[in-house]
Amino acid sequence: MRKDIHSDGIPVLCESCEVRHRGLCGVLEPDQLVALAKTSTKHKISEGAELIGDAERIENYSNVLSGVVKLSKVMADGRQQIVGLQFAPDFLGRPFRAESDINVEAATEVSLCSFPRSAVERLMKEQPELEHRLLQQTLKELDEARDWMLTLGRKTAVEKVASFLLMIARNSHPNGQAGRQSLSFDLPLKRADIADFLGLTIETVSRQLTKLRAEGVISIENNRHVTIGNLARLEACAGA
Amino acid sequence: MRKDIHSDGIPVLCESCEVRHRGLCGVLEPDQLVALAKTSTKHKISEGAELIGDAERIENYSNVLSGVVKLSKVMADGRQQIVGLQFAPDFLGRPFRAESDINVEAATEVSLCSFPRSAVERLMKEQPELEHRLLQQTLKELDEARDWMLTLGRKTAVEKVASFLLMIARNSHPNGQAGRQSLSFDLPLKRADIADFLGLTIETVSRQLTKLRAEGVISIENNRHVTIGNLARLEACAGA
DNA sequence: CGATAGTTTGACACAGCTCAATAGGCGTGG
DNA sequence: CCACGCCTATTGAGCTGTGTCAAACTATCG
Repeated sequence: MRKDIHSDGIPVLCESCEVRHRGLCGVLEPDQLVALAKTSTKHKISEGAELIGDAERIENYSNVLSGVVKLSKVMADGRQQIVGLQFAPDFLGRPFRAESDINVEAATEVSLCSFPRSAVERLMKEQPELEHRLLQQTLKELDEARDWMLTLGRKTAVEKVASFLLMIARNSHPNGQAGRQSLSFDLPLKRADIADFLGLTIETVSRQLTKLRAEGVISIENNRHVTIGNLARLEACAGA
Repeated sequence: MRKDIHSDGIPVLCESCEVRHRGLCGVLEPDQLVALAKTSTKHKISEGAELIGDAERIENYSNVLSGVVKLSKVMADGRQQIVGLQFAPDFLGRPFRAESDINVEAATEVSLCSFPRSAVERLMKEQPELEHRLLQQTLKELDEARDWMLTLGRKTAVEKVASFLLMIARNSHPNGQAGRQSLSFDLPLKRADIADFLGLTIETVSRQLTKLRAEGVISIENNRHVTIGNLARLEACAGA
């Protein structure tokens, strides 16, 4: 029924796309994909670059192809809280609202595929399945946000750090936790970002990491590369 | 174009419904409304009653007609965090998922209009506008959750309490803040719930309330009835 | 009027913050 | 290749805001 999607009519731009099947585009018919591809562009964004500032107009929607994007809120006096992390193949952009009330920034080098607002909104009308997929992603983000509220409001510093490591680990190894062995991955965030994500200070994050390391639950090389020796123990530390 | 909605074909049950125009039902055609009303029931739930437990099956979707519903998460050792409050005319229930991972409980006496899952999901297929409305509500909840993440992660105890009061005030007086005068309303939550919402203890909530009272920013009668003397000052306390 | 649940207040402890100093990683330029 | 500077991370010492525990107070209701 859908095997035609693999044959003719797929735009060149999309043919090699890493996220085409998992992302929003996956629900589009070949001709719709062609229409969208005409107006879409891929680009690389370097670490630290701001994609959308607070209260700026959103002109584009994007798919994250690789890298990590952080969504954050800032108070007048500079206190900052990261309220979401987007990985491939997440969708970026707040539908049905001209202004964003959050800051969007590349946490690592990021590559994106962007479309103008109007093109996406037009497609949404003619293809309800697109809106359905969008609803699914939004519900997923809502679930994540609520999980994180529990972490922010009720967990201790160690539990927060352990929860963060687990979240990153799960994202780095999407294939179920079949691998009982030691997991390892690179942290996509620097300490300051981790602190802003967990509602802690840099120093506290650092102390909890060394504590976990001292207890042999994890090991760290080069400040960024983490190996989880015993997954179950880390989960226990996270208060799961 | 839509004035027929006020005339014939509206089910008796819905005719007097307080939230029909604002809630999800607002997008339904008369005949769809009739179909839905056949399977829907209104009920009152008393304060403290649990609507859906963690990991229970969701058999029904509901509209909140009045009262306040709290959504919460609980850790194994009993620590609890409220992750959302639902007021009329919010929709209750997690679409596209058989299990809920949060607890749903009446914070006050609540009246609901409930429909079986299947009826709503059937309607969703034939009326894309319904799914659109659902997406809007989900996006709103996501925005609220993220606002709250900033509060949980980065605000001090006074700021948290002040932010909470403002949120309740805005919900009690949906008509814009035209009223510069002193606002007053009843707190729908007891101190323990406020604490669970703010990631604080009961004692700290109480202390911050008396502090705000001592500073003349608010006044409280009967533990539940709050009057905001100076809205701008309360907003300043909230770190807005 | 007593019983119960909810709230406030107080005294003290401790987790996490602040400030400050040290150490490591890495690119640039001599 | 080393020296230097910059950025990031770690470690330490002391402080403070919030939690803990306990007691007193208040509202509500039978």
